[in-house]
Amino acid sequence: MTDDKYKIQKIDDYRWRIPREGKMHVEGIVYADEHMLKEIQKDESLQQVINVACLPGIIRHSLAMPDIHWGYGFPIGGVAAFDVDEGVVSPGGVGYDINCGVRLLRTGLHRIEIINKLESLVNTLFANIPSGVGSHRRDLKLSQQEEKNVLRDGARWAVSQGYGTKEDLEYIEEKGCIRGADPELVSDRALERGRTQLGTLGSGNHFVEVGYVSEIYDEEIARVLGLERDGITIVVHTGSRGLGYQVCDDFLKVMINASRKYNIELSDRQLCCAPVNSQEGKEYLAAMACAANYAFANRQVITHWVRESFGGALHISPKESQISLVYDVGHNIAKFEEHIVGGEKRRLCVHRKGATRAFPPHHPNIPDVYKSVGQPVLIPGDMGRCSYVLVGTEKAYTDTFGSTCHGAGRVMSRGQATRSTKGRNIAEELKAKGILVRADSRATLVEEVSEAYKDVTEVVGVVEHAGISKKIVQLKPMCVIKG
DNA sequence: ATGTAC
Repeated sequence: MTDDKYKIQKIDDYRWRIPREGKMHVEGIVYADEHMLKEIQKDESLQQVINVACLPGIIRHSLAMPDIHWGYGFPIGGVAAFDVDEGVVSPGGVGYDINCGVRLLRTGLHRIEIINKLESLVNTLFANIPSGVGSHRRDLKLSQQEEKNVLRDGARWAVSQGYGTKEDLEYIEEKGCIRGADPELVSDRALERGRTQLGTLGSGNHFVEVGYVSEIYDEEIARVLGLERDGITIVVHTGSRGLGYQVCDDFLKVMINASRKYNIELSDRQLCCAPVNSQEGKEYLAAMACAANYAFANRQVITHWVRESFGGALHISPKESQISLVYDVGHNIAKFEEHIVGGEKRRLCVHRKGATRAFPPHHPNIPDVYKSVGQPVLIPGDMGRCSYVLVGTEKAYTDTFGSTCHGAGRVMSRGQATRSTKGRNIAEELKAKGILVRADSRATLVEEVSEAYKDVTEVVGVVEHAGISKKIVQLKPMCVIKG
Protein backbone atom coordinates (compact mmCIF):
# COMPACT_ATOMS: atom_id res chain seq x y z
CA MET A 1 0.00 0.00 0.00
CA THR A 2 1.10 3.53 -0.69
CA ASP A 3 0.47 4.36 2.96
CA ASP A 4 3.51 2.26 3.85
CA LYS A 5 5.78 3.94 1.36
CA TYR A 6 6.68 6.75 3.74
CA LYS A 7 5.82 4.98 7.05
CA ILE A 8 3.29 7.71 7.71
CA GLN A 9 1.95 7.94 11.26
CA LYS A 10 -1.31 9.60 12.19
CA ILE A 11 -0.92 12.40 14.76
CA ASP A 12 -4.58 13.47 14.73
CA ASP A 13 -7.33 13.87 12.14
CA TYR A 14 -5.48 16.69 10.38
CA ARG A 15 -1.79 15.97 10.90
CA TRP A 16 0.51 13.18 9.76
CA ARG A 17 4.10 12.43 10.63
CA ILE A 18 6.81 11.13 8.32
CA PRO A 19 9.33 9.73 10.81
CA ARG A 20 13.03 10.50 10.59
CA GLU A 21 14.91 7.97 8.58
CA GLY A 22 18.21 7.78 6.75
CA LYS A 23 19.60 11.24 6.13
CA MET A 24 16.61 13.18 7.42
CA HIS A 25 17.63 15.72 10.07
CA VAL A 26 14.02 16.29 11.13
CA GLU A 27 10.68 14.56 10.61
CA GLY A 28 8.11 15.64 8.05
CA ILE A 29 4.69 16.90 9.14
CA VAL A 30 1.81 16.88 6.65
CA TYR A 31 -1.40 18.85 7.24
CA ALA A 32 -4.24 16.97 5.54
CA ASP A 33 -7.32 14.88 6.18
CA GLU A 34 -7.27 11.19 5.34
CA HIS A 35 -8.81 11.60 1.90
CA MET A 36 -6.38 14.38 0.97
CA LEU A 37 -3.41 12.37 2.18
CA LYS A 38 -4.33 9.69 -0.38
CA GLU A 39 -4.54 12.30 -3.15
CA ILE A 40 -1.22 13.80 -2.08
CA GLN A 41 0.49 10.43 -2.41
CA LYS A 42 -0.36 10.25 -6.12
CA ASP A 43 2.62 12.47 -6.90
CA GLU A 44 6.15 12.66 -5.55
CA SER A 45 5.56 15.63 -3.26
CA LEU A 46 6.01 13.67 -0.01
CA GLN A 47 9.37 12.42 -1.26
CA GLN A 48 10.19 16.10 -1.72
CA VAL A 49 9.16 16.78 1.92
CA ILE A 50 11.68 14.06 2.89
CA ASN A 51 14.38 15.49 0.62
CA VAL A 52 13.97 18.93 2.23
CA ALA A 53 14.25 17.30 5.69
CA CYS A 54 17.75 16.18 4.67
CA LEU A 55 19.08 19.71 4.04
CA PRO A 56 21.60 21.08 6.54
CA GLY A 57 20.41 23.31 9.37
CA ILE A 58 16.68 22.64 8.94
CA ILE A 59 14.81 23.45 12.14
CA ARG A 60 12.11 21.36 13.81
CA HIS A 61 10.17 19.90 10.83
CA SER A 62 9.83 19.79 7.07
CA LEU A 63 6.23 20.96 6.71
CA ALA A 64 3.55 20.30 4.10
CA MET A 65 0.28 22.22 3.84
CA PRO A 66 -2.89 20.47 2.58
CA ASP A 67 -2.57 22.02 -0.89
CA ILE A 68 0.86 20.40 -1.38
CA HIS A 69 1.80 19.12 -4.81
CA TRP A 70 4.91 18.33 -6.80
CA GLY A 71 7.21 21.28 -7.47
CA TYR A 72 10.75 22.15 -8.53
CA GLY A 73 12.93 20.56 -5.81
CA PHE A 74 10.82 21.64 -2.87
CA PRO A 75 7.11 20.79 -2.94
CA ILE A 76 4.58 23.55 -3.61
CA GLY A 77 2.78 23.89 -0.30
CA GLY A 78 6.00 23.37 1.66
CA VAL A 79 7.44 25.32 4.59
CA ALA A 80 11.00 24.91 5.84
CA ALA A 81 12.94 27.09 8.28
CA PHE A 82 16.72 27.08 8.51
CA ASP A 83 19.23 28.17 11.12
CA VAL A 84 20.99 31.33 9.93
CA ASP A 85 24.44 29.97 10.87
CA GLU A 86 24.20 26.31 9.96
CA GLY A 87 21.32 26.35 7.49
CA VAL A 88 20.90 27.00 3.80
CA VAL A 89 18.86 29.13 1.45
CA SER A 90 17.57 27.56 -1.77
CA PRO A 91 15.93 29.11 -4.85
CA GLY A 92 13.93 25.90 -5.19
CA GLY A 93 12.45 26.61 -1.76
CA VAL A 94 10.95 29.84 -3.09
CA GLY A 95 10.07 28.87 -6.63
CA TYR A 96 10.29 30.49 -10.03
CA ASP A 97 7.55 33.01 -9.39
CA ILE A 98 9.23 34.91 -6.57
CA ASN A 99 6.70 36.60 -4.26
CA CYS A 100 3.74 35.43 -6.23
CA GLY A 101 0.91 36.49 -3.97
CA VAL A 102 -2.60 37.70 -3.42
CA ARG A 103 -4.06 41.13 -2.83
CA LEU A 104 -7.61 41.68 -1.63
CA LEU A 105 -9.43 44.96 -2.26
CA ARG A 106 -12.77 45.92 -0.79
CA THR A 107 -15.17 48.48 -2.21
CA GLY A 108 -18.09 50.54 -0.96
CA LEU A 109 -20.27 48.85 -3.59
CA HIS A 110 -23.05 46.35 -3.09
CA ARG A 111 -23.57 43.36 -5.40
CA ILE A 112 -26.83 44.83 -6.73
CA GLU A 113 -25.01 47.95 -7.94
CA ILE A 114 -22.82 46.12 -10.44
CA ILE A 115 -24.76 43.01 -11.36
CA ASN A 116 -26.04 44.52 -14.61
CA LYS A 117 -22.71 46.04 -15.56
CA LEU A 118 -20.49 43.00 -15.31
CA GLU A 119 -19.94 42.68 -19.05
CA SER A 120 -18.65 46.21 -19.32
CA LEU A 121 -16.58 45.79 -16.14
CA VAL A 122 -14.87 42.61 -17.23
CA ASN A 123 -14.14 44.00 -20.69
CA THR A 124 -12.67 47.17 -19.22
CA LEU A 125 -10.49 45.25 -16.79
CA PHE A 126 -9.32 42.99 -19.60
CA ALA A 127 -8.50 46.00 -21.78
CA ASN A 128 -6.64 47.80 -18.98
CA ILE A 129 -4.62 44.93 -17.53
CA PRO A 130 -2.44 43.08 -20.07
CA SER A 131 -2.85 39.33 -19.55
CA GLY A 132 -1.17 36.20 -20.83
CA VAL A 133 2.33 34.79 -21.26
CA GLY A 134 4.74 37.54 -22.27
CA SER A 135 2.19 40.31 -21.81
CA HIS A 136 3.63 43.81 -21.41
CA ARG A 137 2.47 47.39 -20.94
CA ARG A 138 3.01 49.91 -23.71
CA ASP A 139 2.25 52.79 -21.34
CA LEU A 140 4.88 51.88 -18.75
CA LYS A 141 8.31 51.20 -20.16
CA LEU A 142 10.89 51.63 -17.41
CA SER A 143 14.39 52.94 -17.99
CA GLN A 144 16.96 50.68 -16.39
CA GLN A 145 17.56 53.27 -13.64
CA GLU A 146 13.86 53.58 -12.91
CA GLU A 147 13.47 49.81 -12.86
CA LYS A 148 16.21 49.60 -10.24
CA ASN A 149 14.18 52.03 -8.14
CA VAL A 150 11.23 49.64 -8.45
CA LEU A 151 13.41 46.74 -7.30
CA ARG A 152 14.70 48.71 -4.32
CA ASP A 153 11.43 50.33 -3.19
CA GLY A 154 8.67 47.92 -4.27
CA ALA A 155 5.09 49.17 -3.88
CA ARG A 156 6.40 52.48 -2.49
CA TRP A 157 7.83 53.24 -5.93
CA ALA A 158 4.42 52.66 -7.50
CA VAL A 159 2.71 54.97 -5.00
CA SER A 160 5.37 57.66 -5.57
CA GLN A 161 4.44 57.55 -9.28
CA GLY A 162 0.73 58.03 -8.58
CA TYR A 163 -0.30 54.36 -8.64
CA GLY A 164 -2.36 54.34 -5.47
CA THR A 165 -2.10 56.06 -2.12
CA LYS A 166 0.27 56.05 0.83
CA GLU A 167 -2.46 54.41 2.88
CA ASP A 168 -2.31 51.40 0.54
CA LEU A 169 1.22 50.67 1.75
CA GLU A 170 0.06 50.09 5.32
CA TYR A 171 -1.85 47.02 4.19
CA ILE A 172 0.91 45.19 2.37
CA GLU A 173 3.18 42.58 3.94
CA GLU A 174 6.39 44.45 4.89
CA LYS A 175 4.65 47.61 3.60
CA GLY A 176 5.39 46.37 0.08
CA CYS A 177 9.17 46.49 0.36
CA ILE A 178 11.53 43.71 1.44
CA ARG A 179 14.72 45.18 2.89
CA GLY A 180 18.14 44.27 1.58
CA ALA A 181 17.24 44.34 -2.11
CA ASP A 182 20.32 44.99 -4.25
CA PRO A 183 19.44 45.70 -7.91
CA GLU A 184 23.12 45.36 -8.90
CA LEU A 185 22.76 41.60 -8.31
CA VAL A 186 19.93 41.30 -10.86
CA SER A 187 21.20 40.26 -14.30
CA ASP A 188 20.80 42.46 -17.38
CA ARG A 189 18.64 39.76 -18.86
CA ALA A 190 16.27 39.80 -15.88
CA LEU A 191 16.14 43.61 -15.98
CA GLU A 192 15.36 43.51 -19.69
CA ARG A 193 12.50 41.06 -19.13
CA GLY A 194 11.08 43.26 -16.38
CA ARG A 195 11.17 46.56 -18.24
CA THR A 196 7.70 46.38 -19.77
CA GLN A 197 5.93 43.87 -17.53
CA LEU A 198 5.08 45.98 -14.50
CA GLY A 199 1.30 46.13 -14.17
CA THR A 200 0.67 42.91 -16.11
CA LEU A 201 -1.07 39.74 -15.01
CA GLY A 202 0.75 36.85 -16.65
CA SER A 203 -0.76 33.43 -17.18
CA GLY A 204 -1.67 30.12 -15.52
CA ASN A 205 -3.55 30.53 -12.28
CA HIS A 206 -3.00 34.29 -12.16
CA PHE A 207 -6.15 36.39 -12.28
CA VAL A 208 -8.07 39.48 -11.30
CA GLU A 209 -11.48 38.56 -9.95
CA VAL A 210 -14.42 40.73 -8.97
CA GLY A 211 -16.69 39.05 -6.47
CA TYR A 212 -18.72 39.53 -3.33
CA VAL A 213 -18.75 38.48 0.29
CA SER A 214 -20.97 35.39 0.19
CA GLU A 215 -20.57 34.06 3.75
CA ILE A 216 -19.36 35.48 7.02
CA TYR A 217 -18.03 33.09 9.69
CA ASP A 218 -16.92 35.70 12.23
CA GLU A 219 -18.91 38.95 12.14
CA GLU A 220 -16.65 40.84 14.49
CA ILE A 221 -13.40 40.13 12.69
CA ALA A 222 -15.05 40.65 9.29
CA ARG A 223 -16.03 44.12 10.48
CA VAL A 224 -12.43 44.86 11.46
CA LEU A 225 -11.37 43.79 7.95
CA GLY A 226 -14.04 46.06 6.48
CA LEU A 227 -15.94 43.17 4.88
CA GLU A 228 -19.73 43.13 4.78
CA ARG A 229 -22.15 40.63 3.29
CA ASP A 230 -22.70 41.23 -0.46
CA GLY A 231 -19.99 43.87 -0.49
CA ILE A 232 -17.98 43.86 -3.71
CA THR A 233 -14.36 42.68 -3.44
CA ILE A 234 -11.51 42.30 -5.90
CA VAL A 235 -8.83 39.61 -5.67
CA VAL A 236 -5.54 40.07 -7.54
CA HIS A 237 -3.29 37.02 -7.88
CA THR A 238 0.02 37.50 -9.68
CA GLY A 239 3.77 37.67 -9.08
CA SER A 240 7.10 38.93 -10.40
CA ARG A 241 6.59 37.86 -14.04
CA GLY A 242 9.61 37.28 -16.29
CA LEU A 243 11.93 39.18 -13.97
CA GLY A 244 11.35 36.84 -11.03
CA TYR A 245 11.63 33.81 -13.29
CA GLN A 246 14.97 35.03 -14.60
CA VAL A 247 16.34 35.79 -11.10
CA CYS A 248 15.44 32.24 -10.04
CA ASP A 249 16.96 30.73 -13.17
CA ASP A 250 20.18 32.78 -12.84
CA PHE A 251 20.65 31.77 -9.21
CA LEU A 252 19.90 28.07 -9.76
CA LYS A 253 23.10 28.03 -11.81
CA VAL A 254 24.97 29.86 -9.03
CA MET A 255 23.62 27.45 -6.43
CA ILE A 256 24.58 24.30 -8.35
CA ASN A 257 28.18 25.44 -8.07
CA ALA A 258 27.76 26.65 -4.49
CA SER A 259 26.39 23.27 -3.36
CA ARG A 260 29.56 21.62 -4.64
CA LYS A 261 31.79 24.34 -3.17
CA TYR A 262 30.30 24.00 0.33
CA ASN A 263 30.04 20.20 0.17
CA ILE A 264 26.28 20.12 0.57
CA GLU A 265 24.98 16.68 -0.25
CA LEU A 266 21.84 16.86 -2.41
CA SER A 267 19.39 14.03 -2.95
CA ASP A 268 18.03 16.08 -5.86
CA ARG A 269 19.95 18.67 -7.88
CA GLN A 270 16.85 20.86 -7.80
CA LEU A 271 17.47 21.40 -4.07
CA CYS A 272 20.70 23.25 -4.85
CA CYS A 273 21.44 25.83 -2.18
CA ALA A 274 24.13 27.68 -0.26
CA PRO A 275 24.67 28.50 3.39
CA VAL A 276 22.46 31.43 4.42
CA ASN A 277 25.57 33.36 5.48
CA SER A 278 27.69 32.58 2.42
CA GLN A 279 28.33 35.12 -0.34
CA GLU A 280 26.11 33.11 -2.70
CA GLY A 281 23.34 32.84 -0.11
CA LYS A 282 23.40 36.55 0.65
CA GLU A 283 23.45 37.45 -3.03
CA TYR A 284 20.50 35.22 -3.79
CA LEU A 285 18.49 36.77 -0.95
CA ALA A 286 19.36 40.29 -2.12
CA ALA A 287 18.31 39.47 -5.70
CA MET A 288 15.23 37.58 -4.49
CA ALA A 289 14.22 40.69 -2.51
CA CYS A 290 14.37 42.68 -5.78
CA ALA A 291 11.99 40.25 -7.47
CA ALA A 292 9.74 40.27 -4.39
CA ASN A 293 9.60 44.06 -4.56
CA TYR A 294 8.82 43.90 -8.27
CA ALA A 295 5.85 41.63 -7.43
CA PHE A 296 4.57 44.07 -4.78
CA ALA A 297 4.91 46.94 -7.26
CA ASN A 298 3.19 44.84 -9.92
CA ARG A 299 0.14 44.24 -7.73
CA GLN A 300 0.14 47.95 -6.81
CA VAL A 301 0.12 49.10 -10.45
CA ILE A 302 -2.61 46.57 -11.23
CA THR A 303 -4.61 48.00 -8.31
CA HIS A 304 -4.41 51.41 -9.97
CA TRP A 305 -5.88 49.91 -13.15
CA VAL A 306 -8.59 48.14 -11.16
CA ARG A 307 -9.60 51.53 -9.73
CA GLU A 308 -9.52 53.11 -13.18
CA SER A 309 -11.57 50.26 -14.61
CA PHE A 310 -14.31 50.56 -12.00
CA GLY A 311 -14.48 54.29 -12.69
CA GLY A 312 -14.59 53.79 -16.46
CA ALA A 313 -17.01 50.89 -16.63
CA LEU A 314 -19.45 52.00 -13.94
CA HIS A 315 -19.11 55.77 -14.48
CA ILE A 316 -18.43 56.39 -10.82
CA SER A 317 -15.82 58.45 -9.00
CA PRO A 318 -13.13 56.98 -6.72
CA LYS A 319 -15.13 58.45 -3.84
CA GLU A 320 -18.11 56.35 -4.81
CA SER A 321 -16.27 53.09 -5.48
CA GLN A 322 -14.09 53.44 -2.34
CA ILE A 323 -11.63 50.79 -3.41
CA SER A 324 -9.17 50.16 -0.58
CA LEU A 325 -6.73 47.44 0.39
CA VAL A 326 -7.66 44.79 2.88
CA TYR A 327 -4.26 43.14 2.61
CA ASP A 328 -1.52 41.91 0.26
CA VAL A 329 0.49 38.81 1.14
CA GLY A 330 2.96 36.68 -0.82
CA HIS A 331 3.19 32.90 -0.86
CA ASN A 332 6.56 32.25 -2.56
CA ILE A 333 9.39 33.74 -0.53
CA ALA A 334 12.26 33.18 1.91
CA LYS A 335 12.41 35.59 4.86
CA PHE A 336 14.31 36.22 8.03
CA GLU A 337 11.94 35.93 10.97
CA GLU A 338 12.09 35.44 14.71
CA HIS A 339 10.53 32.26 16.07
CA ILE A 340 10.62 30.44 19.37
CA VAL A 341 12.55 27.19 19.08
CA GLY A 342 12.98 25.07 22.20
CA GLY A 343 11.90 27.99 24.38
CA GLU A 344 14.49 30.24 22.80
CA LYS A 345 13.94 33.17 20.43
CA ARG A 346 15.89 32.55 17.22
CA ARG A 347 16.30 34.25 13.88
CA LEU A 348 15.50 31.82 11.09
CA CYS A 349 15.38 31.85 7.32
CA VAL A 350 11.84 30.68 6.61
CA HIS A 351 11.09 29.35 3.13
CA ARG A 352 7.43 29.44 2.10
CA LYS A 353 6.77 27.96 -1.31
CA GLY A 354 3.07 27.91 -2.02
CA ALA A 355 2.44 28.71 1.63
CA THR A 356 1.10 31.90 3.17
CA ARG A 357 2.42 33.77 6.17
CA ALA A 358 -0.24 33.64 8.92
CA PHE A 359 0.97 35.73 11.84
CA PRO A 360 -1.11 35.76 15.03
CA PRO A 361 -2.87 38.65 16.77
CA HIS A 362 -0.48 41.19 18.36
CA HIS A 363 2.48 40.21 16.20
CA PRO A 364 4.60 43.35 15.61
CA ASN A 365 4.66 42.86 11.81
CA ILE A 366 0.96 43.28 11.12
CA PRO A 367 -0.95 46.54 10.57
CA ASP A 368 -2.17 48.33 13.72
CA VAL A 369 -5.79 48.07 12.62
CA TYR A 370 -5.51 44.27 12.53
CA LYS A 371 -3.43 43.85 15.70
CA SER A 372 -6.35 42.46 17.70
CA VAL A 373 -7.51 39.97 15.04
CA GLY A 374 -4.33 38.64 13.41
CA GLN A 375 -2.86 38.91 9.93
CA PRO A 376 -5.30 38.49 7.05
CA VAL A 377 -4.60 35.34 5.04
CA LEU A 378 -5.87 35.34 1.45
CA ILE A 379 -6.68 31.97 -0.11
CA PRO A 380 -7.83 31.98 -3.72
CA GLY A 381 -9.78 29.01 -5.01
CA ASP A 382 -10.28 28.06 -8.63
CA MET A 383 -12.28 30.10 -11.19
CA GLY A 384 -15.64 28.49 -10.58
CA ARG A 385 -15.85 27.98 -6.82
CA CYS A 386 -14.84 30.56 -4.22
CA SER A 387 -12.01 32.15 -2.24
CA TYR A 388 -11.50 32.61 1.49
CA VAL A 389 -10.20 35.21 3.87
CA LEU A 390 -8.72 33.81 7.07
CA VAL A 391 -6.55 35.22 9.83
CA GLY A 392 -3.36 33.88 11.37
CA THR A 393 -3.33 32.24 14.79
CA GLU A 394 -1.05 31.66 17.76
CA LYS A 395 -0.99 27.97 16.84
CA ALA A 396 0.35 28.78 13.38
CA TYR A 397 3.08 30.81 15.03
CA THR A 398 4.11 27.99 17.37
CA ASP A 399 3.55 25.00 15.02
CA THR A 400 4.20 26.08 11.42
CA PHE A 401 6.52 29.09 11.70
CA GLY A 402 3.47 31.29 11.23
CA SER A 403 2.36 29.66 7.97
CA THR A 404 -0.70 28.15 6.34
CA CYS A 405 -1.93 26.95 2.92
CA HIS A 406 -2.00 29.16 -0.20
CA GLY A 407 -4.80 27.88 -2.40
CA ALA A 408 -6.63 24.85 -3.67
CA GLY A 409 -3.70 22.95 -5.12
CA ARG A 410 -3.85 20.99 -8.36
CA VAL A 411 -5.13 17.45 -8.61
CA MET A 412 -4.76 17.26 -12.40
CA SER A 413 -1.75 18.27 -14.46
CA ARG A 414 -2.33 20.85 -17.17
CA GLY A 415 -2.17 18.08 -19.77
CA GLN A 416 -4.71 15.94 -17.92
CA ALA A 417 -7.05 18.90 -17.57
CA THR A 418 -6.78 19.65 -21.29
CA ARG A 419 -7.52 16.03 -22.25
CA SER A 420 -10.43 15.62 -19.83
CA THR A 421 -12.21 18.79 -21.03
CA LYS A 422 -12.13 18.02 -24.76
CA GLY A 423 -15.09 19.53 -26.60
CA ARG A 424 -16.26 21.63 -23.66
CA ASN A 425 -16.62 25.40 -23.64
CA ILE A 426 -15.44 26.44 -20.19
CA ALA A 427 -16.29 30.13 -20.62
CA GLU A 428 -19.90 29.18 -21.52
CA GLU A 429 -20.16 26.82 -18.56
CA LEU A 430 -18.97 29.53 -16.19
CA LYS A 431 -21.35 32.04 -17.75
CA ALA A 432 -24.22 29.65 -17.03
CA LYS A 433 -23.10 29.74 -13.40
CA GLY A 434 -23.20 33.55 -13.47
CA ILE A 435 -19.43 34.03 -13.78
CA LEU A 436 -18.13 36.09 -16.68
CA VAL A 437 -14.61 35.26 -17.74
CA ARG A 438 -12.24 36.87 -20.23
CA ALA A 439 -9.00 35.06 -20.93
CA ASP A 440 -6.05 35.75 -23.20
CA SER A 441 -5.91 32.09 -24.14
CA ARG A 442 -8.50 29.32 -24.46
CA ALA A 443 -5.83 26.82 -23.45
CA THR A 444 -5.47 28.52 -20.07
CA LEU A 445 -9.19 28.23 -19.42
CA VAL A 446 -9.24 24.46 -19.82
CA GLU A 447 -6.03 24.06 -17.82
CA GLU A 448 -7.62 26.07 -15.02
CA VAL A 449 -10.99 24.29 -15.01
CA SER A 450 -12.45 23.72 -11.52
CA GLU A 451 -12.00 19.94 -11.52
CA ALA A 452 -8.26 20.37 -12.04
CA TYR A 453 -8.08 21.64 -8.47
CA LYS A 454 -8.86 20.34 -5.03
CA ASP A 455 -11.92 21.91 -3.47
CA VAL A 456 -10.52 24.94 -1.68
CA THR A 457 -13.25 24.59 0.95
CA GLU A 458 -11.74 21.25 2.01
CA VAL A 459 -8.21 22.68 2.05
CA VAL A 460 -9.30 25.62 4.19
CA GLY A 461 -11.24 23.20 6.41
CA VAL A 462 -8.01 21.37 7.22
CA VAL A 463 -6.03 24.47 8.22
CA GLU A 464 -8.99 25.71 10.26
CA HIS A 465 -9.48 22.39 12.07
CA ALA A 466 -5.75 22.07 12.65
CA GLY A 467 -5.93 25.54 14.20
CA ILE A 468 -3.28 27.21 12.01
CA SER A 469 -5.79 29.73 10.57
CA LYS A 470 -9.25 30.98 11.37
CA LYS A 471 -11.88 31.28 8.63
CA ILE A 472 -13.49 34.74 8.42
CA VAL A 473 -15.33 35.15 5.12
CA GLN A 474 -16.02 33.42 1.82
CA LEU A 475 -15.91 35.29 -1.50
CA LYS A 476 -17.83 34.22 -4.62
CA PRO A 477 -16.67 35.27 -8.09
CA MET A 478 -18.78 37.39 -10.47
CA CYS A 479 -16.28 38.15 -13.20
CA VAL A 480 -12.67 37.27 -13.79
CA ILE A 481 -9.85 38.09 -16.17
CA LYS A 482 -7.10 35.57 -16.78
CA GLY A 483 -3.98 34.98 -18.86
C1' DA B 1 5.12 30.08 -12.84
C1' DT B 2 7.99 31.05 -17.58
C1' DG B 3 9.43 35.32 -24.41
C1' DT B 4 6.29 26.94 -21.70
C1' DA B 5 14.06 25.17 -24.89
C1' DC B 6 18.73 30.47 -26.72
